[in-house]
Amino acid sequence: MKKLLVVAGPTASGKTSLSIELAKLYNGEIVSADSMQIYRGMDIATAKPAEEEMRGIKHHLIGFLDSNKSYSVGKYVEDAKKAVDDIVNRDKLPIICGGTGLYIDSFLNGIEFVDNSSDPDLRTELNRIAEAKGIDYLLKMLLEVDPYSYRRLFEERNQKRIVRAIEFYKTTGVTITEQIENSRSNESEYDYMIFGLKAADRSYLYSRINKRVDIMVEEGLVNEAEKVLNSDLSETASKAIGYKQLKPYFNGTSTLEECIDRIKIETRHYAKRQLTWFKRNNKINWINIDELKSVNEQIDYIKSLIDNRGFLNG
RNA sequence: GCCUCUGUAGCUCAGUCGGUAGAGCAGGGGACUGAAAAUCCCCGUGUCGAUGGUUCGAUUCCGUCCGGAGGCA
Repeated sequence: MKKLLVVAGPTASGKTSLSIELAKLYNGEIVSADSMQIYRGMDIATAKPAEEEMRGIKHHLIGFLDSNKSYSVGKYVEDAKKAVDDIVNRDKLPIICGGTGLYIDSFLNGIEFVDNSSDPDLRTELNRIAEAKGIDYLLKMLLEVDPYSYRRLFEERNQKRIVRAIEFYKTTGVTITEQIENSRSNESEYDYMIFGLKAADRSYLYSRINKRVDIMVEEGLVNEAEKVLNSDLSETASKAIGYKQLKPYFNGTSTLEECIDRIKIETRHYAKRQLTWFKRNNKINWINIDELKSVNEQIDYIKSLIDNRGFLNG
């Protein structure tokens, strides 16, 4: 089985520098698992590592796609698999590093995304139906084709998920619930150790986030935002935090400071969602960043875990 | 110094014709299988500025004091 390391955790927890040090220590290369760092030109807001920060470590799946292109988990699993195979073939250690939990889990669990299970036109149509006739109508449609998913989804009334369930059934003839069950039984084709960064005290992480946003502004976030917002953005890319929140400033409807606060708030919300996602993963070896503050301390700790398990022996 | 307004949840503010109070934001918890930095669900007790008085009962009415804003001097 192919061996690899994984570094996960919320935004601003220090994944980037940790993964680079790990790569130096174990002759590794980094495969990013970040749904926004994939885009070219979106550098400051996505906290992409700068060239000099990479210390000569090769990074994969960063800045390789134009921001007018859409992307998805399915593509990520494919791309990550290629990158990992390439690294392994060159006798180096792949290190997956990122904060997009869905990407990481889908890749590690080898979830097979059925070909042609995605139909953007149908999706648009279903969304239109939801706007016109209400979400209850959409739920009724789901009930007819997939009662089990209906039961799972009717209470939270999440339009996106309901649309996806209908879309999945109509394009594949299989219900999304069956797809989930089938893919859960997949064995991972990788032997991996996963490390998660988190702060025992949430406010510590939040202060790091606030500070980092201020640094982004100093580095020219506003200029970058102006450029990005004026370009043709795919729906996927337009979701990035750090640009859309500055629109009121460019329109003159609110101050720069207010917009920056908004970026901080939404980044905090995002970090909380990431933590919720990773918390349920009982394979994660957690590292408290308010206890092990320096990368060196973190590396020492990780090294001891790896050695104790003899993970990289042989 | 006088007059007016104001003091309610971490913040901005509703409200109680007297029966101890509720929204938004922040914050917390959760979900998540081809949009995931997305999308969605759940969670609101706080000396109602302090202190006296009236009252069966005051955050609500009255007095005094303290803090804030404005006006007149």
